[in-house]
Amino acid sequence: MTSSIHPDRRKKLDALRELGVNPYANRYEAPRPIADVLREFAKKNPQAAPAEGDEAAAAPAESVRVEGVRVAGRVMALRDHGKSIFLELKDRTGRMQVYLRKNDIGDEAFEKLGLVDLGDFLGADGDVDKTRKGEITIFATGFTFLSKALQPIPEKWHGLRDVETRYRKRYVDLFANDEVAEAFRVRAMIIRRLRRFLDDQGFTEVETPMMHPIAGGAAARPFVTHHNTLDMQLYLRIAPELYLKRLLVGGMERVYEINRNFRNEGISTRHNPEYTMLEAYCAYADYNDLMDLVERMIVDAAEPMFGEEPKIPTPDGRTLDLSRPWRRAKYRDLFQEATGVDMNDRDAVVAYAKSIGIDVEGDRDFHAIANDVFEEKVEPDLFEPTFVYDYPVEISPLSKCREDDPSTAERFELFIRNMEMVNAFSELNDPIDQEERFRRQVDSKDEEAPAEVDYDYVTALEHGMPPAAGLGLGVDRLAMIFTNAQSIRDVILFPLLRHQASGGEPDAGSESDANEE
RNA sequence: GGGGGCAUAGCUCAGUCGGUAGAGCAACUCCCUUUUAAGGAGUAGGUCGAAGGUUCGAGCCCUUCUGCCCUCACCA
Repeated sequence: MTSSIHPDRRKKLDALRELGVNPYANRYEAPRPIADVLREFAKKNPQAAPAEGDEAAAAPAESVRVEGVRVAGRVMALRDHGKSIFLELKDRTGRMQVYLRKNDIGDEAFEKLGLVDLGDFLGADGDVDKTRKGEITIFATGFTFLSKALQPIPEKWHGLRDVETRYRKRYVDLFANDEVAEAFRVRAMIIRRLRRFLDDQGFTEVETPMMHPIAGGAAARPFVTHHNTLDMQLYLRIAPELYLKRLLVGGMERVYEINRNFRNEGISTRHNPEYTMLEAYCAYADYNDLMDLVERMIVDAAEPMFGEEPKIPTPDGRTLDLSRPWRRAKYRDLFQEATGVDMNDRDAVVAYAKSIGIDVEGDRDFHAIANDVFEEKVEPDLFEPTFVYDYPVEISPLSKCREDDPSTAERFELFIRNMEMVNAFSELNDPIDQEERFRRQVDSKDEEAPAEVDYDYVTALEHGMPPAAGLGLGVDRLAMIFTNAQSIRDVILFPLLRHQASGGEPDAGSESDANEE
């Protein structure tokens, strides 16, 4: 499927040039947002507004015109009536009908109008009024070619459905399917609200390195890259954690960062190799404080769309209730509740795990087995927002233990719609303990463990880090919740797909096998 | 990586029992000065994802490959 320019469109392009029209205008003075224009007209004609579909009541003769309006946008529909044409313009704020009559715009302009295709960008000037059928319309006195489209637009009724094409040609998806653009506006709104909330709490937004000499702060396989001048191997970060905590040492007591993490792992409806994480750290707070903060922050983000007691539809037709307060349950209690087994009764847990088909053979770590059971039996029920807290320390290598119980980490995870949304804990600030844990990680030779100990980070802790709690929130997943998305790809503009050699560009013909492993 | 599914015109989709390719929209020509999934008359458009195989004959059956979707595994 090579991209070929439609010959008819190409001909029209040349025809425009011959008529002295620049098909790709350099500048277009101050078009108004369509939504503004529609709003102004509605304001001036309040009684006409509810007359939907009622031709008699519309009383078009009575309406008050909005005069001298200019709009611009992409032509999404075109109805040719011989000596007059209706077309629909779409801009970022909405769609609006434009009516162009030969009598109004003149013979010469009307001839040029015949060279308009669906998908072109056009500007139009005129007065706004209602048509006989009651549609608010610009009765154009003139129009301007702004940009010629050489590719056809998708089918007007069904839009662009093919999932692969939607992701590969997101630019088409965005203008063809209104709800797509809307989802990304929602995403932007969420991020704006998160920022505002944290700013109001006295947090400072920072930017820390995306390229790390040591891939630390989480357990994940990193992407590897190389800096030529320094001749240095670097990793795209898997988490900003260790840098943000360095800032706590430096006295920045409340910091956050919203930015990309990169993890060289599987792709799924909930995973993209690069994804957006909010990490926030707060000195003199513990994990309980962060539960409060997270709850308020997410409900605050939901407020503009869903109000203060948010009820959000989900893809499977249920309703998610985000009204505060959210359920808080101990890991151990949820385990017991779902399985009838005490998590600390090792034999019983292993027997139970075996009974539900979990691998318990060989030298598998007990806590890994127990966590498999948890994921299998508890997580599928974590639909309503739930803070799961007090995790076993063995599966929480970065958190501080409870003072009264060294086997339990001061850590929680927030689940919403069965997705892990937040991971948070009271941060370890004991440099000696930290160094030991790093050593053990490195010695484990685990593929997801860093290759070397981050001594600079240990040294930072030796300078003294205040007690603090930190959280990581998956921003894409939160956007999924708010936009009722089934896949993370629906909230990421350009999700990672396999590269396709074909397409518009002639390939350089590189059968490249020259990549090093 | 394992399992399941999908791939037909620019777009959205049909395609019967294996008998040689269809519709709507878009496009093109013409008519139409208040339509709105405008309408009317006509025209053109296909290496059925790719490569092999079975068969007298393959969009359809088989094999391999490519891409995407779902799912499992790991992660947030």
